[in-house]
Amino acid sequence: MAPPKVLMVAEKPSIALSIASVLSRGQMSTRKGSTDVHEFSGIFLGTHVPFKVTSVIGHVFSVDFPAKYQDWTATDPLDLFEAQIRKTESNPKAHICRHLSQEARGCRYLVLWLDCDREGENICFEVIESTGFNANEAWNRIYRARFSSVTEKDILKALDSLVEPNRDEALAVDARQEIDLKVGVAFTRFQTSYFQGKYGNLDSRVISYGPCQTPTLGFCVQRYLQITTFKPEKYWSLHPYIIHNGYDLQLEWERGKLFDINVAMMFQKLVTEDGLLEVTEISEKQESKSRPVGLNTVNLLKVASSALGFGPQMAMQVAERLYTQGFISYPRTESTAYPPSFDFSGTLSALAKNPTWSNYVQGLLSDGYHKPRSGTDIGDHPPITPMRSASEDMLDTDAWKLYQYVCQHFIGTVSPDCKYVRKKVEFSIGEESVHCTGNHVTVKGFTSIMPWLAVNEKNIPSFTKGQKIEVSKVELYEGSTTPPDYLSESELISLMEKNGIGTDASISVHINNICERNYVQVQAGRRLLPTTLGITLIRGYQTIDPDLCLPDIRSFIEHQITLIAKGQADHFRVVQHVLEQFKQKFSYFVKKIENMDALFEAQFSLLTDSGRILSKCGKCLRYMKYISAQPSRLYCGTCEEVYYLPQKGAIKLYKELTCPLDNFELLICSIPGADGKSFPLCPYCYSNPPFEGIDALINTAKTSAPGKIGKGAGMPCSLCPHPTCSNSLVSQGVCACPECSGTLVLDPVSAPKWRLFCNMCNCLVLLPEGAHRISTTQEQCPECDSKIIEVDFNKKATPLEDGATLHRGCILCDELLHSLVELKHGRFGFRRGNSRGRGRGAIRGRGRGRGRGKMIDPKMSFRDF
DNA sequence: GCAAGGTC
Repeated sequence: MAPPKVLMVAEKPSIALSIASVLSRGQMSTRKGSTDVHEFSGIFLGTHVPFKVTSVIGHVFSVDFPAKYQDWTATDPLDLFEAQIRKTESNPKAHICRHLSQEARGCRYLVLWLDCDREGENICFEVIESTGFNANEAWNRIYRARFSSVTEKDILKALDSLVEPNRDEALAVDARQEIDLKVGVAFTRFQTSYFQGKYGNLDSRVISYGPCQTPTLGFCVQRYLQITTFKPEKYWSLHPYIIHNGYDLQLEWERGKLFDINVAMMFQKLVTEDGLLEVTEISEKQESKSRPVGLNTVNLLKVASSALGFGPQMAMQVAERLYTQGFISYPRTESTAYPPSFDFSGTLSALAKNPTWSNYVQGLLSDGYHKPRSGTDIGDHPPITPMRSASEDMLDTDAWKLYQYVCQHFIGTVSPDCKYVRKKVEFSIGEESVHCTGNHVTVKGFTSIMPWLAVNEKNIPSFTKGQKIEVSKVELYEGSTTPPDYLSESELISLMEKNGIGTDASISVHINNICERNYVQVQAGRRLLPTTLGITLIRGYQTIDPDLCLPDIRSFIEHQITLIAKGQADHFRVVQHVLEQFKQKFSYFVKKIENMDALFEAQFSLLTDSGRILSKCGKCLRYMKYISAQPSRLYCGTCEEVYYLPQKGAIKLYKELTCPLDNFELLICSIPGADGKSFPLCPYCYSNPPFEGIDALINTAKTSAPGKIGKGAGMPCSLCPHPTCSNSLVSQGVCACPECSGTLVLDPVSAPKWRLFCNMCNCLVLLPEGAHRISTTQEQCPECDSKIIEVDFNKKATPLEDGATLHRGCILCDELLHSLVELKHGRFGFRRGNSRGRGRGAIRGRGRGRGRGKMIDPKMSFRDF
């Protein structure tokens, strides 16, 4: 009998590679798949077996609502709390599920090497489901490897002590997913529909709510409110000065600040009248500034924001790239403690080659590097460290800056602490105490490599106890308390970490979210200034239910699901209980929304008052208003209906033409620039595609501006299969796109730089320039079935003989026209004689279909199938 | 068009 096969699955390709390399001692063969599969043979449970190691790419599935809940207008958000939810593949294109099921075929055992945290435990069960291992009957064939680091020792140890996956931890994650989805989506849909349907200048496509993003915004607004409500207070302080041994020194008053000028003046009088300082105490103290612990994600993000000026999103992108290129270790970690097996001298030796810090590192290597401080080990990944040496010219500017920091930080962790002597001299004068301090650095230690953390050297003259010195001046300093500055990104990251908002991997996403939704703006120095919208939202929650924007909302959820993870509470009952509470909060919020609305009313203008008159509604035949603020849309005041438009490009009335289907006046959307194009659209059809089956087509089309709003993307006339309308695909389409399954359509207002654009992709075809008019005809080319076009050349520049201007032909088969067209965004030439060039090649023309009186798929009308 | 969590 053939030996049983073993399939092993890791959370990401890099871990699969590490595990396979260790277990096979480098003797493996690797083949491509959705993710790489490493194969080798080895010993499993005492038997010689073939191994396969592969990986997923994070979560295989994510949760969503079934299709019937997807239509915003047809669903009451309250019903979402009771809705069934379904799991769908997170990344359908990667086909991870299929990959796992294929690789599992014929395998006797499944070993789960997912990251050892709650999410990893949850992914274990996603993997089990995908592989088709029956969790009930095959339980003795499924094993969980628990490893504390990706090192040979830990991997071998894990394989030797396999356990069962922990269903409770996985269920806790299921619970979080369901709660986050239902709460987030219910509130988001409700408040978006309510406010977006009422105000015209909200400047955000969606007014989102989430248990992480909203408290994140809350922190920014809280600081903003602290600043705006700040009442400055005057204070006074004594600044005595002395001139001693050539130093002009300002001494510190023990009382610091006083808020009563009369009291301060009384002390000034006492001190001035005395006039003589007596040295009462001289002390020296050894001080130490600790070297850093290992670098984790949160600290990397904070430094990136405050010192390098990189936002968290960008910092993570750069770090990710450095990681995939092998320059640094995995950048998403909470741990600051190095694993016991960490190869410090190896890492240092590699860094010693780099001239940027080679002298310092060589010094460390020859004098003996220091053992790093212990830090904390969360058991996820080791701290972020350099993995191989890079020089400045190997990386782009940003990557180099970040890499340099990672290296400096690493070197800092194995450097000596900084040591300095703090000298304090105390004086008395008029029964008041004053002092001065100086610092003298004795060991620079890690501050040599991280100079921005250096202790400032401050010299003071020498004194002797009992010495008397004349005061040279006693200044009564008048100051004023000042408000704090706007919240810096780095402070926000600290607050999020402290309050358990987000994770190392998601903190940057939440911050990015509140920026993109236009709730905050990043100011100079990476400080976060809330926008009117952000402030109004948070103030609204504060008036209705402050819990909604407090960080406790996240800790509450975390606490509840931890009960599941520990097996102390039943998954179903916890979810029911938590959802019931949120449902009540939601109902109360809906009931009291007018309190929030009162704040919106004061800040934003009503839809009825905003926008400008643009085009006629096909239903009531009155003019509608165009609201150009995001999301751009038309508003019919009579029908009280909103029609969303493409979100890019300029919108204008199109020749007062109307749509034959619904009488709405047509608009034209123009994307500017050399690669730009213009296309007509009917505002009604755009959101309500009139022909069945067109939705799928729209979703595959990269229409120049898919207004991803309303029901899916929009349908411009260039996708409309109307058989006779002069703006439809049928009338304006010329030939098949050479690059995709779309159709090249005439841009009707592109004169004098006439062009065709593909209605599905970005392909552009430039037509003869300078023509008076170019239009499509109803004829088709007998050779290739493309639409015959008519060109009216400019008299002065006509290429035709005898100064003729009018010419009809096929852009593929007509010698003259073909020589004048140019494919702009193409990988393939538009050449004749090329096998793709004509007839039945890739650029096939229009075939059967038009005018047959039946509704046809517009793709069919231009292609022979 | 919605959340938050993995990861690319």
